[in-house]
Amino acid sequence: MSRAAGQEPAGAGAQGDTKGRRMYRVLVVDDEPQIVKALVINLRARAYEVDAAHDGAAALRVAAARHPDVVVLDLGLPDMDGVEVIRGLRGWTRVPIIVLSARHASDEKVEALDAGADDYVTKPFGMDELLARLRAAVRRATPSGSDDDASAVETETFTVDLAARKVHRDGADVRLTPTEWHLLEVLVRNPGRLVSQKQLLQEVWGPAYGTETNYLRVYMAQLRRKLEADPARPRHFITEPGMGYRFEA
Amino acid sequence: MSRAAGQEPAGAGAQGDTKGRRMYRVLVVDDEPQIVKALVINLRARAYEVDAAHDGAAALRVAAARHPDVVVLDLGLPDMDGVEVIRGLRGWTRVPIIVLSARHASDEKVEALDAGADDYVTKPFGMDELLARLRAAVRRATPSGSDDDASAVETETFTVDLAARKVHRDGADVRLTPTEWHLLEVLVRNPGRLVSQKQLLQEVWGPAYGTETNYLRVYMAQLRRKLEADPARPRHFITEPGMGYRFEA
DNA sequence: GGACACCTTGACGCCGTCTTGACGGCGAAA
DNA sequence: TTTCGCCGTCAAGACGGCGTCAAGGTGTCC
Repeated sequence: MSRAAGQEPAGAGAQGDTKGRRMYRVLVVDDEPQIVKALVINLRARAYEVDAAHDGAAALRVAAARHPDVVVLDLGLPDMDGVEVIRGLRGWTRVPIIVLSARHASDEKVEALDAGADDYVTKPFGMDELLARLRAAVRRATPSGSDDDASAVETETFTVDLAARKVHRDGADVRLTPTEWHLLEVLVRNPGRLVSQKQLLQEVWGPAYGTETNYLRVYMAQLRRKLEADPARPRHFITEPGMGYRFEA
Repeated sequence: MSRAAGQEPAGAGAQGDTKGRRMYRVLVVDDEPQIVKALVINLRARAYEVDAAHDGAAALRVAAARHPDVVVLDLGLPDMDGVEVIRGLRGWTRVPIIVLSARHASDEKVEALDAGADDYVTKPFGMDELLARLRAAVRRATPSGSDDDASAVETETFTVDLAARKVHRDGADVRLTPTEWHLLEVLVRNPGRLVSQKQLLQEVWGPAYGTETNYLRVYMAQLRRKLEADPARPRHFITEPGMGYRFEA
């Protein structure tokens, strides 16, 4: 289990031009190499970051580690039913899922869509159409404008810029590790709301986690040490014993 | 207490109450009467509210007046280009738009999707598939749970925010323990209704419990002490001797 | 190859929460 | 009126969660 969710290239947003629009990350799941190759080439050419998985287990693993913005999923996988992959993803994320399938049968489509898929494209498909559907999926998943409006969260002691992935405090930038960032992001995106321990664990560490509350204790302590004026008496990262944590502006 | 088998209605609504969600409203836009008719019949049969428009101008007018939850839009309209209808809608709303079209051409699909459509279905279409795509569109357009609107329950002395898991009283937040929260939640989700002791015990403490009414006495006292203006003379957490408890707003 | 940053894991003390029992008040039935 | 059942109240003890610290392991960059 020594999987490091932390290998995320924080550089994607750490520096530079992220103000306009960050790169979107696509997870392509298909067992046919030529399809994967074609998709990867086309997506990379359009400035998407692309991860690939060739079976369902890998798909779930990669999704947990990389948190893609959209998933393109072939239903015919060697190790498990594609619908099961959909359910596995939907257990912890609302990431848009576009299903690819050679099956034209109506009930197949209905099953996949009702399991949580967002769109269903039958093979053979036109690349232009798939890309358009992908754009549509990404577009509607992006809250309102780009992140730019909701991106700045301020408190008395620090400010969080979600778009630029920066935390400012006392006139200087605060350095956060990838895991600390992820945790902070989930909390800050739910201001005032209680976020359950399970939800935090699954969002940050992946769907396989849900009971390792010691992780939360360690990382909440780190966040408080770096961001709270008095870490022993937190004003912004509130513990709700037995339930979860809450960010208060 | 076994005589209190009358908890049936409360049992049915315990969790599912807020789920007994409102009807979704669909706007069907098509100039072919038989298509409209087929859609209306099928949608009404599935408990959707349906409005219909037979041209683009009417579509925009009805959408503005009725605020549908999803739009099914035929691209071939007599008075204006369907893509213009999409743009007209997207100028002020993000309502999901499912395009119907007889055109299979890829660039048509791309144009419609990039104009803001959420999905594109070619005629002839299977009704089951269309309904599944419609469910998918409505599902992802619904923020998280429909809790967010029904989540605020107010009384004279305090307010309960179920989504944020917060209780407000006299301008300050009230701290509740997990058990207190759970109990409060079950009661508040059944406003005005009697909730049997057995049901409360099983919801909060688990299905193995059903007779430990002393737990209820202790925790109801805690809740009243924290939330009632006069804990000795409760106005919102009413005891029904021998049967259960009732929350009154 | 070595230094470094980061994630994981375990131990420990403290404090809040849950459980449990006892007691008294109140109302209904005998 | 007496008795019984049910409810509200209180307090004490057990229990588990939380914060904290530090060591071990792994990957990465120079």
